Amino acid sequence: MNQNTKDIHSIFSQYLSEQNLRMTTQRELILKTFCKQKKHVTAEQLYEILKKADPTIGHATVYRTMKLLTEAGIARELNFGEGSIRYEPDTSKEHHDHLVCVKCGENIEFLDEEIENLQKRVVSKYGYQLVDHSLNLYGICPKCQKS
Amino acid sequence: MNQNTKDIHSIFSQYLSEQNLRMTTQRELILKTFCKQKKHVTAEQLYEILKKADPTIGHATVYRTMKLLTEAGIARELNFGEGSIRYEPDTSKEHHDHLVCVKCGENIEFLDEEIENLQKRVVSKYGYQLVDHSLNLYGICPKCQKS
DNA sequence: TTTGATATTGATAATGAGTTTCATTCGCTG
DNA sequence: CAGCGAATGAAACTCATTATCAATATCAAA
Repeated sequence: MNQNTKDIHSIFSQYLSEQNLRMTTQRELILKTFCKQKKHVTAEQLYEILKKADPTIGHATVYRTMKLLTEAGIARELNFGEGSIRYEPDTSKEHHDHLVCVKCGENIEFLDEEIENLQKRVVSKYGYQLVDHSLNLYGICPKCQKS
Repeated sequence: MNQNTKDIHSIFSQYLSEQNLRMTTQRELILKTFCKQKKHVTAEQLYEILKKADPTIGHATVYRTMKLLTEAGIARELNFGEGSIRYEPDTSKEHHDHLVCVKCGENIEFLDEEIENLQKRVVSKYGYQLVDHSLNLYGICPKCQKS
């Protein structure tokens, strides 16, 4: 458990106590395991991984906890139109968008300030108050183009 | 049935015969009813509307037909992360993105050439070949801001 | 440290969107 | 109008996610 994980742990603890919720061994394990993942995982995938560490862990607990992590600002929900939600760590202060390969699923995160600003311009043009946005670009990665 | 609808009907007919599929009364009814809708509908919503005109129509037929209309380039799938797919007519030659009110669901279509171009720049920067993209902005509309 | 109020858990049932299966019916071509 | 394959509707089935609920775990207070 590195420094980063420790910080996140205390962020989660604090969030929970603010909401009069409790830190449990399951929530600790889920948080730790989620943070270790290199790729964006679905709740189901995470459940499969977690079962190896704790075969008694429940399906519903994973889903519930991912929801909590999202509320606590630790995880972020991604919807690539696959039918299930993926989660990424929300540790990066910087927001970013995604460029996804439709063949292999490879996934690049990018940030384009100009696009961000233009989005704000569109929103304010219509008198809206921006809450969130999602920009996903779907393409074929260089590797897949060859094959 | 206006001129526009008539055109679309023949586009669909042609698509079907190209695929060795058949035009049926159900498909005609679904197409006609879909084109009449002012808002983006889900397959389920369209099914409810269709039942009034033809109470015998089947659930699966609506889903199947919307898939066909999408393949034929007549409908376009929209995913606002609600858990179900909405469909919009793909008659507008111009592509556009969506600005959705998270309170009331009001939905504005917009097109920003600059954003489109910047997207292409991002994609080519990573050597990808652009297939599709989705940009949804979520906000609170002026009306909902007041209440 | 024990207690007690209540949050949490895991098993399981339920939901909701969408798909598959299959026997029956329909549309078209000969 | 016969026949073959496509299309339909009913119902069963996925798959992701959520709700229910009895049993259990947490934590603050005594």
